[in-house]
Amino acid sequence: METKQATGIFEALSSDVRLDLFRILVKYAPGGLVAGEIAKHLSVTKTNLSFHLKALLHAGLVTMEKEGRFLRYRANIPVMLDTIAYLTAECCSGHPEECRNYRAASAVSPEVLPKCCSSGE
Amino acid sequence: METKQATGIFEALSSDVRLDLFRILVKYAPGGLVAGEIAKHLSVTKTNLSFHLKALLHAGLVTMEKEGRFLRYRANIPVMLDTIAYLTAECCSGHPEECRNYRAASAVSPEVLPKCCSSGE
DNA sequence: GACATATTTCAAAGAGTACTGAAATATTCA
DNA sequence: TGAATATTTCAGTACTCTTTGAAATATGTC
Repeated sequence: METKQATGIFEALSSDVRLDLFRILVKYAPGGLVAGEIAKHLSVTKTNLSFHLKALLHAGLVTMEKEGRFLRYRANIPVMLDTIAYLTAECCSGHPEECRNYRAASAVSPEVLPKCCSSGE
Repeated sequence: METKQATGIFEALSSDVRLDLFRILVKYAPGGLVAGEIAKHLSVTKTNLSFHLKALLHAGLVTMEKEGRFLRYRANIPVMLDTIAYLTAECCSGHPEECRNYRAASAVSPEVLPKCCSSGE
């Protein structure tokens, strides 16, 4: 992954509307939701929803598919995973034991966390 | 983690300068680097570096510690991990097999990716 | 074909972000 | 104390993002 793509993705996730939006689509992966269904989960105008969906689409974080007169949106999970890998690349380079400690200390279940030390673990 | 904190973090990572900066500090975790050492890795003015470090600090992504006349900066790895967990929460809710497929299809080694389905894996 | 529905595009105002050089602050060393 | 070094703060300009209502586009239904 290139820096340009990664910054575009993080910028897309820097709006509360878009972050909520994306997390809903992550939850409803892989089936996705049509725009109207998404609107029911959020309180934004249709104009604004459309604006933010377009931004996520442009960043590559979601995909769109025509479905009759509806438009179905899906979270692009592979892109999400690649971005996480990019962010955590070479974490604690040369200090794998520190990485283990960090993961163990996290408030979140270690199962959902990346093995951020790419070195032989 | 709350939405407000997460959007602040993603916004901090949405600048190419700050993303490069943070990834360098991730690599040099847990020891960190002083500002001058960081400057050697990047080509930005000292003013601009200071500006972006402050933004990362404000977002909670890095910590700062005085060290004589130097200032040492460190990546806040636990916050990074919590943010990843927040982003991937409830991924493919109810479809764990899809999550496995996504991880397997990623261009990146599965070892560095989160187990994004929190459900019993 | 005419109408209802789903969703997007347009235009405009207000708010926030990025970059730079010069000056300020803080610490060390002689 | 005075000079040198490390880093930040300040002020100004240019640029980008967010939000909204009204109008446009596309599809399905009678």
